[in-house]
Amino acid sequence: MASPSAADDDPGRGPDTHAGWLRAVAEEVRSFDRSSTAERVAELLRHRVIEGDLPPGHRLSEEQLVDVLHVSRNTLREAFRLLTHEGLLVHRLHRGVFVPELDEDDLVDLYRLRRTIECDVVRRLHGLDPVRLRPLHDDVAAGEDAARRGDWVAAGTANMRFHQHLVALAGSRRIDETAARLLAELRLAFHSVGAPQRLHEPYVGRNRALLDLLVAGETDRAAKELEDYLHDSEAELLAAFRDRSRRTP
Amino acid sequence: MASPSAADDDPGRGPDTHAGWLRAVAEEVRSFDRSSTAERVAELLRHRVIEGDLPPGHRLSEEQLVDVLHVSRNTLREAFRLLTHEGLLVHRLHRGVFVPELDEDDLVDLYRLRRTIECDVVRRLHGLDPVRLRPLHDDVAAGEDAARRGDWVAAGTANMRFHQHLVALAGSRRIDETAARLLAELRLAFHSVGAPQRLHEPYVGRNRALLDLLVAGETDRAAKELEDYLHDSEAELLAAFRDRSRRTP
DNA sequence: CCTTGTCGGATCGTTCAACAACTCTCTATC
DNA sequence: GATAGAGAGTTGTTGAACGATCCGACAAGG
Repeated sequence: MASPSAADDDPGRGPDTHAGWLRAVAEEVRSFDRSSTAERVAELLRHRVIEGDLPPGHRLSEEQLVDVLHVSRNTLREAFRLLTHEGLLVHRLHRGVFVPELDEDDLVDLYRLRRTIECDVVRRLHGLDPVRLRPLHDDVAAGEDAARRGDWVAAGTANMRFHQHLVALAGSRRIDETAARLLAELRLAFHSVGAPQRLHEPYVGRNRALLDLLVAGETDRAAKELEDYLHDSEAELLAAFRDRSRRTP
Repeated sequence: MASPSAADDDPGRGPDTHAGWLRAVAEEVRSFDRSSTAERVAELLRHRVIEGDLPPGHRLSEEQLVDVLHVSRNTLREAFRLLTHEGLLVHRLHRGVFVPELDEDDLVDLYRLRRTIECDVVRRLHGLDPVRLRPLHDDVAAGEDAARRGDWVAAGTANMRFHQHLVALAGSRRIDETAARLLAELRLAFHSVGAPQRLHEPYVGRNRALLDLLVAGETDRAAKELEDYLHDSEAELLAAFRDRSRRTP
């Protein structure tokens, strides 16, 4: 997993004789290094939100979290900013940060962008080295395994990873980041709806079918199938969402 | 002062009879509200960066900006976070924030995402109300006007607005936001290259042509044209970039 | 009874000052 | 000439403080 963050090295001055060797170490150290307190706090909260431990609408109290996490308010607020820009928290001026409550419009919007990105990525695949499908195979297998066990939360996780890896085939850092934000928000939506089996069961098999098309190099058919897939998934999610809204108005 | 002008009725449930009316007001108040100090500072810096007043690679000193802007370091840092997540600044731990220096890989990456979004938006347009093309007409006209005057910076601005409005036809908040980030970063790239005439002149006419196709409802042909358009633009930008790199190594 | 104005507690927005941690540069040393 | 280390300068983080704003409750008025 190379992270080609631009413009890091200074090939200009200095005695960079054994550069190649050091470069690798420096890279590794840096990625280890890259843990400001705020980012570690953000990582922790991100996990909580994505896993659904914090219910939608819940307010994250600064005072409370400062006590629990043993960081200063300023640092905590920086973590909040990070997550806010990932769409995992919403910030209301003078009121604090909350776990977002997505509405139907948000779901439609999320799927709109999702279709745009995922379908386009698949459509543009050609001359793909089959080795790069390896992570997708693993994810599909993980999903099937989870389904056999009846662990639909794990199936959902595998599904998310499948789609993240699918998008990664484009080899674009910015597409990956956009998709990551998107899928994280979507995960929020799944949690607010519940009913993981209903939402995930149909797509264990469809992921397999999609992957088969990719293996066969049938990118156009794969894109078409993915389009239908995502429409169906959206419809299912909206229906489940409405069911839930009816129960708890 | 509340005189409910007839128009809006919500023939549904509950006591929310003039819901639509209130909704609009709430929206307006909220957007008015949205003025924390950090965001105002961010807006100021954003303008500076986008307009190219700060050269790529320049470090924004906290101490210095605190003095100039008369805000606290914490507030300034929050503004930095905002811009960092828009891609307009990069943050290196313990070293500060810098105006990004995009390299060729970044340009390729930006255009990759750009093609994905813009072409897909156009491809999915159908049954479009011609009224919604109004902003695009204005932008094309502004571009043509700037070109006549030889003001290629203004032409570039008009071009950016054209593409932002183009993407807005999808009617998706998240697509708009993604495109905004994208175009802001691209703008950075244009500045680091210079040569605005070379980069913008050809697309004044092509924007007009593209718009004509949209007016005619020929979305497929428009998408195809846009695809070529963006490929050409990318190639031109890369070539200009290499020319410049050769001059200043 | 419902609306409107007022008050106090709680929380957020922002500032400030201080110290710790880190990077960069320059110098002394081998 | 390369290396190690000291010092200066900058960022990272903390904790406390004060004003601004939100929220719920309660009283005054129609």
